[in-house]
Amino acid sequence: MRKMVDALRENQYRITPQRLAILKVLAESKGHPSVESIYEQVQTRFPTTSLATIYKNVAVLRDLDQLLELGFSDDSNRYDGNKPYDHPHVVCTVCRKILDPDISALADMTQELTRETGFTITRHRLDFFGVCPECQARR
Amino acid sequence: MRKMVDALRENQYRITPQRLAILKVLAESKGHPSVESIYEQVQTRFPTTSLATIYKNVAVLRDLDQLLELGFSDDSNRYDGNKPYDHPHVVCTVCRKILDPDISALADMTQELTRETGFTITRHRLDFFGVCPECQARR
DNA sequence: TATTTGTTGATAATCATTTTCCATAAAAAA
DNA sequence: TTTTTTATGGAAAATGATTATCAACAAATA
Ligand SMILES: [Mn+2]
Ligand SMILES: [Mn+2]
Ligand SMILES: [Zn+2]
Ligand SMILES: [Zn+2]
Repeated sequence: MRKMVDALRENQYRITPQRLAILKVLAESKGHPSVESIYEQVQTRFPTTSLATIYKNVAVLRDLDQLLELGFSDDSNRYDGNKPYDHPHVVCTVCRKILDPDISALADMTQELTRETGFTITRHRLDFFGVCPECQARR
Repeated sequence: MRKMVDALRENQYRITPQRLAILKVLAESKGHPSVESIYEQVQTRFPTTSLATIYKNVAVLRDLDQLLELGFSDDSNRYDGNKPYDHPHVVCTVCRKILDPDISALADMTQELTRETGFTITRHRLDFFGVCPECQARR
């Protein structure tokens, strides 16, 4: 949150109430919100907020490396403002919530890949799909 | 290849020259072709082939679990006819070629996830991005 | 061979998300 | 405060890969 504000300041972006509200949603959110979800939450405090404003600000933060963007081919983008760097995710296929699991032995994997394929690996996208405990209980 | 033909037969799909040509491209391709790429290759033997035909057949094979579909939010789908089940991929960000690396310790990861998050994991999508040896050499 | 029914090819339609536009509002600098 | 510059809001437009449509065609079956 503080980091994000600093990044905006350092790059001559103005600090507006809408921006702060968006940052707050991103910082406090645990389920990797979509633009639409951020929009709805910001609207409770700023009813005239525009969707376009959310899109524009999310793009700014993404370009400043303050936000990890998770694109899906069959769904809208999701955002992580707490860990703005590549990391694995667990996606519930029922409620669409997304969590950050702790996974050991990840750096190993990249090394193994480099050794085996000769690729220089710079990024990754690791998604596991399944059903979360809450959705399992609802059966 | 044989497997794919059998699957089509078993499900009362007709064996047409176009289908065989598409299967051949899929079976022989190593870089995970897009629909467009399959289209271009099939066209060298059947110049009147339609893009729609490729789309339709790829959908059929995907529904018969003969084809793994890799959707990208910022690019067209890619297909793997050799390993029609979830597995990791290495993507070259320069030439867009996609390879199948051999990775040990993968089942472990899913187990660790299940234990840690309580999710029942059914699918995964593991993409590593970097530059392939060929593209590195071209610098 | 005749009949049936699935397939092809060409094109138009779709689809929802994301971008763009621009007049108005509001930060920041002077 | 005044000026300058950037951001917002509301709406419209773009995006472009994928899907739907349908007449013409060709496998399969007997
Ligand atoms: Mn995350
Ligand atoms: Mn593969
Ligand atoms: Zn759930
Ligand atoms: Zn390459």
